[in-house]
Amino acid sequence: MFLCRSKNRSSPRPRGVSINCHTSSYRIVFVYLKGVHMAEHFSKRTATCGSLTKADDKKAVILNGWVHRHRDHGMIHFINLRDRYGITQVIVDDDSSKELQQVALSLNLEDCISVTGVVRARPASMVNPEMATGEIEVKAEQIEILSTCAPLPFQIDDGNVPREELRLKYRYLDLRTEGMKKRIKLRHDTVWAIRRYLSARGFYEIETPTMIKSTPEGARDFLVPSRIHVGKFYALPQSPQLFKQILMVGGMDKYFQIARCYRDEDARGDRQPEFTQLDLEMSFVTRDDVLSTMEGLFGYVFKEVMDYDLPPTFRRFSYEEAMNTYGCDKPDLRFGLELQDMNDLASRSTFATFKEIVAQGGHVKALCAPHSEIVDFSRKYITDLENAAKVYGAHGLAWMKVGENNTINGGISKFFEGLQGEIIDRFDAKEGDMILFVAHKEWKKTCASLSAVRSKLGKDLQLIRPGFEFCWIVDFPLFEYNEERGQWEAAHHMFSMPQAEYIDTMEEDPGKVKGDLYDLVLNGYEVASGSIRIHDVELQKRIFRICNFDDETAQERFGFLLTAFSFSPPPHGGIAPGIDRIVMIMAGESSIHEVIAFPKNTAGISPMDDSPSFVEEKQLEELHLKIVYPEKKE
RNA sequence: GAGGGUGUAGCGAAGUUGGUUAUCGCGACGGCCUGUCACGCCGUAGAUCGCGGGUUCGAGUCCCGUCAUCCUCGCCA
Repeated sequence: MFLCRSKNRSSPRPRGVSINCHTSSYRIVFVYLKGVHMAEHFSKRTATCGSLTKADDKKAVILNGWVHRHRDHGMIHFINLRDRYGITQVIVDDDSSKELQQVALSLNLEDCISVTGVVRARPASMVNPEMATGEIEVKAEQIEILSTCAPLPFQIDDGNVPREELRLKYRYLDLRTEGMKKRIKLRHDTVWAIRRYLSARGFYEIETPTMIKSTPEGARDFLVPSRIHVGKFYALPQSPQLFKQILMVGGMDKYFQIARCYRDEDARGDRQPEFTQLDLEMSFVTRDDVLSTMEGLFGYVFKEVMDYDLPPTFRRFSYEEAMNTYGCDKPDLRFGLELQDMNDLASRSTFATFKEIVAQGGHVKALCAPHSEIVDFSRKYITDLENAAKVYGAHGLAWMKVGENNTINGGISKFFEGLQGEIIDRFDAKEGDMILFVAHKEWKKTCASLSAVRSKLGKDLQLIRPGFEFCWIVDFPLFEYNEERGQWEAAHHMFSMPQAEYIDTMEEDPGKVKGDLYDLVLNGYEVASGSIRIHDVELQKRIFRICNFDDETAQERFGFLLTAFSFSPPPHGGIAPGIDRIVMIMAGESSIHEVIAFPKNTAGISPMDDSPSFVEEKQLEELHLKIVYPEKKE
C-alpha cells in the first residue's frame, strides 16, 4: 500500500515539517526525523505528554494525543493535549500561520491529534505548579487531526462522574479518565510485582485449561456445549484447583498462574461472574510455608507498588477466635469494638428473654460503642443499628447506656440490677458509651448480627484507621452440615487436609473436624483462601464418603485426580488470592468494577458489547441445543 | 428467590404541604477576547420528568404496575 508512494521518499523534508497529500481518501504524511525518511499515516510522536521538562527547552517534538481542553482566547489558543502519560499545554498564537489557527479553531474536545512544534520554557509568571509539565509548553507549528470525536455521551474528566451504566457502555471513554488510568496501572504494577517475586523464588507460571470437566459441587458452573460430542459439555473452571494439584503430582514443585475463574452466581460489588485469582501451589510444604510465602509476597508487592510497609508477619486468629472476637471470619482490624460473651451475666440478670436463650444453649453477646461527638445515640440511631443486625437474623438489638459514676441506664439496664459494675468492667466502659446486645439461639447468627452492628459503628463513628491490615484466619471446620440437603459438605472444598488429630475419628462427628485451611483477610475482605491438600487416595475417598459421594460417583467425577494420586503425589498445599479484590482495596475502592477494564454489571450483563445475547438458530442446531423458555408467572 | 435505594436536557444535580412558562452547574452551538491552565464575557438551542395506568379541577411531586440500574439477604466449595 505504501510502496506505490515510496518514490516520494526522495524528497526529504526539514525536521518537524510535513506535507499532507490528499491523493487518496486518507492522508499520507512524510516525516523527516533523526535522519530517517519514513512514510507514515501521521506524524509519529517523539515524546509523550508527560515527559517534557525544562531540560527540553527549544527541542523540536511531535506529540500525539487527545484534546483534553481547549481555551480559545481569540488570537491565542491553549490546547491541553493528553495521552496516557500526562498532559502538555500546546499553544497556537498570532505568530502561527492562518492555516494552523484555522485548525486550532476547528478542534473539538477529545479529537485525536498530532502536534508538531517546539518546546519552550514558560516564563516564571506562567509556570503552572499544579501540572507535572507546568514548566514548559509546546509552541505548535502544525496540527494534524488524526480522528475526530463524536458528541460525547458524558464529559471525560470532571467531578461529575456519570452513572455506572453509562461508564460501562462507553468504557473506552471512561478509561480515558485519570482515575481509571491510575487504577489500571496499579493493577498492572501489582500483577507484575507478583510475577517478579514468585519467578525469582522458583515458581513456574503455568497455564491450565479453561474448558474442563464440570464438577458438580460448589458454585454453579458456566457450561460450554460441545459441537462434536452431542449432549456433552465443557465447564469453565471455578478455579484451576484440580489441575494445580495434578501439576504437583507432575513434579512442578512450585506453580502459580494469574488465572481467570468463572462462577455462575449472583454478582456483588466485590464479586463478578468472571474474576482473576493468583492461583498458587507448592510441594513439600506445611501450612506455615504457604503463609510465610504470602507474607513475603504481599510485603514485596505493597512496598514496590505503593511504598507501603507491611509487618513481616500477619496476625493469626483461629476461626472460632475471629468469630467470637469480631463476629465474622473476615474481620476489619482497622478498628476495635470487640465482642464480649455475655452468657454469664445474662443468666444472672432478670431479663427473661436472655435467660431463656442462654438456658436453651443460645448465645448473648455484646459490644460497647464509645461515646461519640459524631453520632448521637438516639432512639432512631439505635433502630438503624437494630435493622443492620436483623438482616443477619437477630430478632432485636438490646441496649443500655453508661451514665456517670459507673451506672447504667435506659433500655434493658433495669434487668441488670447489681451487675452494672461487672458489665462496665468487662468493656472498660466510660460515661456516654452505649452497650449493645444480641441474643440468638444460633452462635453463628449471634456473631453475624453483632458483627453487622460493629461494622456500621466503625463506619458511622469514623473509627476506621487508614492503612492496610492483613490477618490470617486458620483452623476452619472442614465440614458443614447442609440442612437443606441433609448431609455433610466440605466447608472449603473436598481436597483439603483434616488436621492430624482428627483424621482417625473424623467420621464420628464431622462437625468437630478442623481442617488445614486458611483465609487471608485484608481490611474486612476475604482476599485469599487456601489449604494443605490431601495426597493420600484412601483419605481422599473417606472425605468423599462423608460428603455423600460413594466410590463410584467419586470415581466418575474425580477419577483422573484419584488416578493421578495413585502415582506418588507429593505432600502439597496452596492458596488463591483474589487479584480484583486486593487491587480494589489498594485503590481504596469499594467495587471491583473500578479495577477491571471491562466488568459486567450486577445482572451479569456487559453493557458495552451487550452480552449475553441470543445466538443464531443455526448455531443452536449445530450444537443440538433447543431453548425451553420458562413459563411466565401470573 | 426476597428487601431497599435511584431514574428530571448530552452529563451531574435542585425541585417545598400537589398549583402559572420545570431550575442550576458542566457540556454543545454562535459571537467577543493575546497568557490561560476548571480561562472569562454575551447569546442560542436542548426535557414526552424511565415507561404504562390511576387519584385529582390540576401530578416531576400521591397511589398501583412495569422496566432499567445500584446496594443488601439468600447464593457464592
